[in-house]
Amino acid sequence: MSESKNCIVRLCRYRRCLKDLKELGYVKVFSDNLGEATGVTAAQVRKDFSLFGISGNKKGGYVIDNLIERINNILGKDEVQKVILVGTGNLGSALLKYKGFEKEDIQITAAFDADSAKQIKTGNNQVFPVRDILDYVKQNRTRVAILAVPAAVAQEVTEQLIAAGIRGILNFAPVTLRVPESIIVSNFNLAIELENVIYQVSVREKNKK
Amino acid sequence: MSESKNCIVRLCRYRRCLKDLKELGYVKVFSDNLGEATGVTAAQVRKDFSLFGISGNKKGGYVIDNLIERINNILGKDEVQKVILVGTGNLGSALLKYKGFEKEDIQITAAFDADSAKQIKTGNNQVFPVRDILDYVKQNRTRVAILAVPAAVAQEVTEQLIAAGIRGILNFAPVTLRVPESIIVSNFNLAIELENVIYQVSVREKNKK
DNA sequence: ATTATAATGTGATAAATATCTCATAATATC
DNA sequence: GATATTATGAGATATTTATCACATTATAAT
Repeated sequence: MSESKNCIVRLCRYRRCLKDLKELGYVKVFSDNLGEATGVTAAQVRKDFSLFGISGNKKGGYVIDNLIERINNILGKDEVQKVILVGTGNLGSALLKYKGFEKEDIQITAAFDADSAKQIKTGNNQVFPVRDILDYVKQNRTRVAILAVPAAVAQEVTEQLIAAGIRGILNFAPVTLRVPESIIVSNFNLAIELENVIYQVSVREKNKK
Repeated sequence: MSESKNCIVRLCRYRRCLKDLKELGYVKVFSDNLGEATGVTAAQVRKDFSLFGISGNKKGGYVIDNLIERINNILGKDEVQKVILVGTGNLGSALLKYKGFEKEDIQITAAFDADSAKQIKTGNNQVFPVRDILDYVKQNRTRVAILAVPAAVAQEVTEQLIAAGIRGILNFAPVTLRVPESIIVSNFNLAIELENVIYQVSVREKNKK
C-alpha cells in the first residue's frame, strides 16, 4: 500500500495547484506542469495518479476539472470539512483567524478553551468552555480536532476528545500523546520543524568546508 | 546516508524527553524508556544512536547527560540558535510569542514586516521593515528564517532572504518556493497537515464499514 | 494514409528506511 | 568466582518509497 503520508501531501499540493490553474483559465494540464509547480518529477506525479487509478489522455494530458474532482473524492473533500479547535492561546487564536483553511474547504466550526477569560474574547468566532466539547462533538458528529493547548494538559484534553468521538487530532502540543491505535494523531511541533532546518543548514555548511 | 529527516525529528524528540527526565532527577535511561516516551521501538532508538556513533553501556543503558550533550552536538545546539521571522500577521505574531522555542534553545532575534503599521505594534519584540533584512542578516550572520508572509509575496521575500545570506527557510506560505539547490526549504502548510489527518480518518472509517 | 511526435501508464529497478535477530559485554545474583 | 540476566550494537533482512525506462497510444504533421 503506497498511499503514504507523502503521497497524500502531494495530492493536496496537486489539488491546490490545479485550482490555481483553473482560476487562470486553463483546462488541461500535463504531468510535467504539475511536477514543476509542486517540486516533484513528472514521473512521480503520474505514479501518484496511477496509484489511485486516475488516468489522463495519452498525449493530451489531464483535464483539470476531472482531476480536481477525482482528488477531491480521494481526499473526501466532496463537502466542506469541519474541524474543531481546542486551545485559543497565541497559536490557537492565530489558527482561528487563519485564512488558508477556507481556501481548502476546511472550516473550524467551534473553538474551546479552559480559560473563561478567553471564552469571551471572540473575534467572529465564539469560544466555548472545554467541558462543552463532549456535547458539541456528539451533536455535530465532528471527527477531527486541532489541539493547541499547553503541553501539561494535552493528554487530558486528548482523552476528552476521544471520549467525545474525535478520531483524528492535529497536535501542536510538544508531547507524545498516548492514544488507542484507532485514533490518528499527526504531531506538529514548531520547534522540531525549525531544528530540522537548522540542522540541515549546518550539515551543508560543514560539507562545504 | 540515513540521517533522514525523520531520524533528525526523532533525535529532537529524544532530546526533549531526555531533558524532561533530567529535570525529574534521572541519571540513566534505556532505549525502551526513550522509545516508549517518543512512540518508537527500542530498536529504532538504538539504531538511530548507532548511526551517529552514540554508544551506551551494555546493560547500564545511556547516561542522560552524555546523551544530551552528544545530541546537542549533532543538532548544532552547543549555543542558542538564532533565527529571524518575516511576516507578523496572525501566524507570524503567534510564532513571535510562542514559548516553545526558548525551551529548545531557539531564539527569534528579529522580526520583519512590510506593513508599517505592524512595525510599531511591538510586544516585547521590535518589528523592522522588510527592507532592513539585508543589513540585519549580513551584520548578524543569521542563517535561518521563518517565512510567514502572504503567499503572493513569498517568492519575492524568499529571494531577498537568500540574497541577504539566509540558507534555510521554514516556509508557512502555501506555495512552492523556487530556490537554488543550496538552500534548504521546509514547507509547513497548515491546511495540508489537517487534510492529511482528515484523509486518514476517513480511510479508517471506510475500512470499518 | 503514413509517419513522427509527445505524453501517459506501469513494471522493473534502485534507494532509503525500518525491523529483526542475535552475538556481545556489562552488571547482578548466588 | 561462576552463572544468569539484561541491555546494547549492528549486520542481515524486509518493507516502503521513489526513480527509471520504455511500451503504448492519442494527436499532429507530411
